[in-house]
Amino acid sequence: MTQFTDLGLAKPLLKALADEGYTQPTPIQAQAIPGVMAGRDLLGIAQTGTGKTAAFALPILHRLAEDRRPAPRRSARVLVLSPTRELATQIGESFKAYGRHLGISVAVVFGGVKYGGQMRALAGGVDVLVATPGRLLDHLQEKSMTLEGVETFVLDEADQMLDMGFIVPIRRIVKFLPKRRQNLFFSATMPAEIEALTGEILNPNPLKVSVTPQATTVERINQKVLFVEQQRKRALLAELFDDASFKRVIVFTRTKRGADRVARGLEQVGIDAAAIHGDKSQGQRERALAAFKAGDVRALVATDIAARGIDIDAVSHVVQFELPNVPEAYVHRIGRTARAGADGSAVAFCADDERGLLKDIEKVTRQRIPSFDRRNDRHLGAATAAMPEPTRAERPERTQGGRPQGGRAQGSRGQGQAQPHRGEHKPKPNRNHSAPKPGHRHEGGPARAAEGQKADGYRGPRRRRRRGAGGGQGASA
DNA sequence: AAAAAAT
Repeated sequence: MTQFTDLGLAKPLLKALADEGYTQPTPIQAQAIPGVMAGRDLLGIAQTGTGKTAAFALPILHRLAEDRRPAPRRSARVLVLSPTRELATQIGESFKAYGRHLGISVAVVFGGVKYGGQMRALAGGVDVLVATPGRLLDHLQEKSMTLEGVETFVLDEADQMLDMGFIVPIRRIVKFLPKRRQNLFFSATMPAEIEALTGEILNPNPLKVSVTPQATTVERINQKVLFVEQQRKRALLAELFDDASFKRVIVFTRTKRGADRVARGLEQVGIDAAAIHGDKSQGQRERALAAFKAGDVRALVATDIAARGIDIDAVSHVVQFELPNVPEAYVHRIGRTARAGADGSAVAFCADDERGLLKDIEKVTRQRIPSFDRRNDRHLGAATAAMPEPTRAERPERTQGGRPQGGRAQGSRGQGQAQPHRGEHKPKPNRNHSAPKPGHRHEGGPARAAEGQKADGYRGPRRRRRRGAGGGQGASA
């Protein structure tokens, strides 16, 4: 087996690796390090969890160590672009850890924080700059930073950048880079747009490295699916936490509001939890992550902001409170556990209307996930059973077929109750009951009011309606 | 359809 000591890395790097207890490179590291050290471009098809960050950080640091020169003012010798602030922070920390005996300088630049500190950090130049695209472009356009003198450019998680609409900003950033440079390009998948981008960014004939972590990481994760009614998910989640092995748990929700709600729900039953999502301030995001890492809270409730890349030690369980709309996200989410050789478990909740998503996930991952039916558990959500019959005024409008959606006993949603469930699942059309029908006269009256009074205590829409316009990606829809 | 990222 290849050892780090066989790769010809500079002594101070080997020392830092030994400090951390690393002796053997992962496959992507063994394949990528020699070529990148020699100055070649790299196209890496790899997800996080493969040791990707070290695969580029180590050879880059080696090159910096071999060729000492002052970093250009207001600029950097190495630029790394990352899709999220958390991942950028983490990459910066890796460079600092591996480069600790080299005396190299690292700066991280992203939005949500003041400009002054970032400008001061860059004033005299840094060796390594890690940035998210938006704020970096801002600095470039304001000329408070330049990219002249960048020797190596790293684009991490390119496919996630695409999903987040960063392709245009990236093209703009690349225009600020010197023509002659080394490029390292990483993506978990290769959709056509990303393929095209590789052609624009990379020099001809790059070293290609492809590693699929599924076989190695995902295999060690103990996965299961629990079928449960949507309105009893919170009770089931609380029950899971009765098990002391649920020490350090990431709970994924589909929406930002959902993350807040689930975190509050856990707090209500005495389980310390913190929520993290893109609507939280940068300070809140950092505090939540720090509290979770320190073990001050057992649960980190997160949107897919934390699905990729985030590397937290000893996450015992990943719970998917809702299944993701994009099947690939399932794999990213569960990959937050069982890291660095540890064990880990992944539990996914699946409500009746999520069966289709589960099918997609099983197709994409080419696996059958063991499932358990936790619907109609008597001890769960007792309050729900005690729900009063809806009063006359709250009764839903009679629908065409004359069936006023039966099965009132369990919760008021009426989703999928129409058919008695048998052992196996038949795909059912599951039409959208609440869609307003043309020709209905009443202005969102009784039926809607009833919708607002949910078993979980959710009272009506508390979302402030924001005016759509503004910035963002609205135009495309 | 939602989330992330620049304000």
